[in-house]
Amino acid sequence: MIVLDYRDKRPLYEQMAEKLERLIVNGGLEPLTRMPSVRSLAMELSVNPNTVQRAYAQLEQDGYLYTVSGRGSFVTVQEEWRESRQNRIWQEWRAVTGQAREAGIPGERLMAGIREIYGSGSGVEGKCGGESNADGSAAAAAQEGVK
Amino acid sequence: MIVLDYRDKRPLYEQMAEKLERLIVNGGLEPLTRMPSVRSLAMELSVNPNTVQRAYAQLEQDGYLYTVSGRGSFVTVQEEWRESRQNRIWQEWRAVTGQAREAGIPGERLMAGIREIYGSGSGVEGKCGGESNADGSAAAAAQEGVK
DNA sequence: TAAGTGTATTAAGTATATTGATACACTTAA
DNA sequence: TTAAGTGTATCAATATACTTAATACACTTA
Repeated sequence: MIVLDYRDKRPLYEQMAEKLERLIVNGGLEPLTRMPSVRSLAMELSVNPNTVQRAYAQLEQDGYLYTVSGRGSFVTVQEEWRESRQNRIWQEWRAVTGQAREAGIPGERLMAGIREIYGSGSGVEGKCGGESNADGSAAAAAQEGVK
Repeated sequence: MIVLDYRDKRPLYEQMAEKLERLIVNGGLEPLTRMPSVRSLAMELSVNPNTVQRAYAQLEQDGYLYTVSGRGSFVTVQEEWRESRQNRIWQEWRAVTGQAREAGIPGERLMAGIREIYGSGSGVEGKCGGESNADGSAAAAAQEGVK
């Protein structure tokens, strides 16, 4: 299902959570399917069940999974985790925008920033789904002074 | 000059940096004045000079101080640290906005968010200086769903 | 009941961060 | 030149937090 990289500096559970999240977001795991049990996946990857458990807990926290005690963990339907994900980002965006205001960055500057970022390339128009990439790698594209 | 709080969980250097930053931003320390030497401030607060040094390094990194080896550390003029601060926040804002796009949050939603955040209360209009408060406490005001 | 599931608690081990001790390098004034 | 001030670099000790594992518990279903 996934494979761990022991050269990676990050903790195992974080690595697992990220790879599984990517699987789900990219459609590699159908909604409503049952995830492997914590024990079986732990066995397969030669780690402690708690480590898998922690990765699952993280995914559940982020809305990608839901759990029924004694039955298993299941993949959430897209509408759920999509909204959950949007909410997380929305909260942070509001916080940072508040800081921008306090720092004296003009609102017009931010407006222009939005037009620029949303204008370029494969924007998600309307309410159609489809992620360009799973992680937030577009963040690396931010390299311009506020002037 | 400042007083440390030993109940605070954060490390001493971080606490010092924050308090000094607040002093500078609020005008408690005139631009171009010399900061206390690392040794004297360390003596005054009963900490190791390295701890003060680290706080100063942080403030220098953020543009609030500049240092001349052998002479001392000095408070930067407002235009400098103001721009530096805006740049830091601007970079992060762009990153988060990029994530918002990838998550499928419509640009119009962000536009509305800006109008809302900038519209309320004591916004910094034009290019006149003046910070409403030193830390990013307005971030706590963000408590609304994206829906 | 038995074998599967997730969960909670606790402890061991490890990594990281923080602070302190000390020595070095630069600037200025006596 | 020297002495006393300044910031800086390096290294070690310690404390803290994190990660992982061991183990026992609780729930569901065949």
